[in-house]
Amino acid sequence: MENRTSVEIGNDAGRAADNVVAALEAQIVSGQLKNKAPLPAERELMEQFGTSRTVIREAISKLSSLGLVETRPRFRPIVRKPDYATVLHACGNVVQHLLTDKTGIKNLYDSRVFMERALVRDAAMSARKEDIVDLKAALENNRNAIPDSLEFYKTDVAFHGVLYRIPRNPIFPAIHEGYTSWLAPQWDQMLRSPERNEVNYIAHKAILDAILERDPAAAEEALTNHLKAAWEFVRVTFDWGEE
Amino acid sequence: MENRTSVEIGNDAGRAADNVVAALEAQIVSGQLKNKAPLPAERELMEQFGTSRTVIREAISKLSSLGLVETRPRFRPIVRKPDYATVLHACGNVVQHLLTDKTGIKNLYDSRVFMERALVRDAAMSARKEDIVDLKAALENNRNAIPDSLEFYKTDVAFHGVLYRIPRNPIFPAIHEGYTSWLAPQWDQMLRSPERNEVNYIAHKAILDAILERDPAAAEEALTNHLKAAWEFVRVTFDWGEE
DNA sequence: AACGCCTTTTGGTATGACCAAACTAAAAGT
DNA sequence: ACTTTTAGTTTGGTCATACCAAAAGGCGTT
Repeated sequence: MENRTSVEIGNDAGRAADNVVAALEAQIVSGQLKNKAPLPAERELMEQFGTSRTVIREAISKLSSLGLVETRPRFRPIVRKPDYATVLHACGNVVQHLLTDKTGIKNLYDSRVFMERALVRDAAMSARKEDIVDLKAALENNRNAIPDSLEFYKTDVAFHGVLYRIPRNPIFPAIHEGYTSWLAPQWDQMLRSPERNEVNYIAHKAILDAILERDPAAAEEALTNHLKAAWEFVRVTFDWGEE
Repeated sequence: MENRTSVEIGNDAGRAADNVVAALEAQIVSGQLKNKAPLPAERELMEQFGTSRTVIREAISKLSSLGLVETRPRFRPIVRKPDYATVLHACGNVVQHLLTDKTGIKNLYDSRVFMERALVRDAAMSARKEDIVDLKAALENNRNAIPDSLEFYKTDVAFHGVLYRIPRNPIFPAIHEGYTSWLAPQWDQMLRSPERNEVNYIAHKAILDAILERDPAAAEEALTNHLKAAWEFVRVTFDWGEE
């Protein structure tokens, strides 16, 4: 009952799982396997593809690391059509290994500063009316949350998030999610206080004011000051070495 | 009551394998398993960890998707200490699924334009003498390669690569590698010609001139024109719809 | 030292089995 | 009639074993 003739071109010792991966991949993107639906049972797949469960499991593992299915320990894999957040999430597992020392964190933080400098400049030059509305609303939420550090953290992230949405490129919000999930958790919450919140609120306000003035240079400078100050505060608090 | 909210998507379902992964992970980062060295044989690992080969193989598969080892079909996995290129490499497999339609490609291309606009601006403002030397050399290579489209492609990539190195953040060159490996292969080579090469060389020269003039706005504009024109050429050539 | 030959090692795959958790549906209780 | 219990059935996670072909290593010849 074994159809071993399914040898594709170049029967190179390539993994049989790759064929299964490719097939399921096609079924997922074509919608034949619907999003959010569970994958067929392993024993069914092994019959469907004429291979052993070993291969099926390896294929599912690959699909999982590709972000095409979502696996939980004892549950059926769930089909998931990939999006930009998926990519960043997949990166996260690897990124973690690069943040073990201060250098790694600094590099990532610097890249964020670089990114957001460009973002605020872009915002100052080409933010639409809706964007301005969103920014003002985010800033207002920011101000109201000053007494509550946890809430302020959320509004802080949200304010920056608006900046990432202004270019209307879905990649950018995903990057933002990456930064906040990789960079912040280590210290961002613990060293907040109403006083710090006030400082950050003022910084945000300065950024928004510059955007309203349509002044890219001022916006960039305000953003830079904001993030540099935040880094400096973290650096001193944790007694990291000099720059 | 255990909190099983870890909805890791790049994660595999095997919990026993996770222990092995964690252990090997630690051995890799601690240098106990040296970089570029082969992993112990599977049968040895299964004795070392007291588990079945199933679990060991699953762990290796996961390490592979984490970028901590490099696997070739019939060969011993090679230990690879993670770096920024590793992250991008891990992303690549997922990214591929987002580039199936024009929208996905456009989003990625736009993000590249956004990134490089910021890069040339940064270069114009803070390029060092060495950077200028590198840029001039890259441009010269560019010019010499105009008759040879394949060679020109390499020098083209190299020229942009210099821009990514100027901020001296190792994340940026990795991003550049991502862009070139994900974005270009689909069309970049095939629609080159000495005439196009000439055009691109001139565009590069304009960028460098603006950088030499320490004029961020001019540099940004030159870069934007360069990349927008390249996109437009691709768009028309492939008869993609309007913007 | 380079090449070809032979033995061992090792990764890829197939089977079959077992367990515990998840699922399902019938049975019991309200 | 509806919720809760419960018993039976799937199904994922793991183990053990076996076989094959390709890689690795040893060895003698050139």
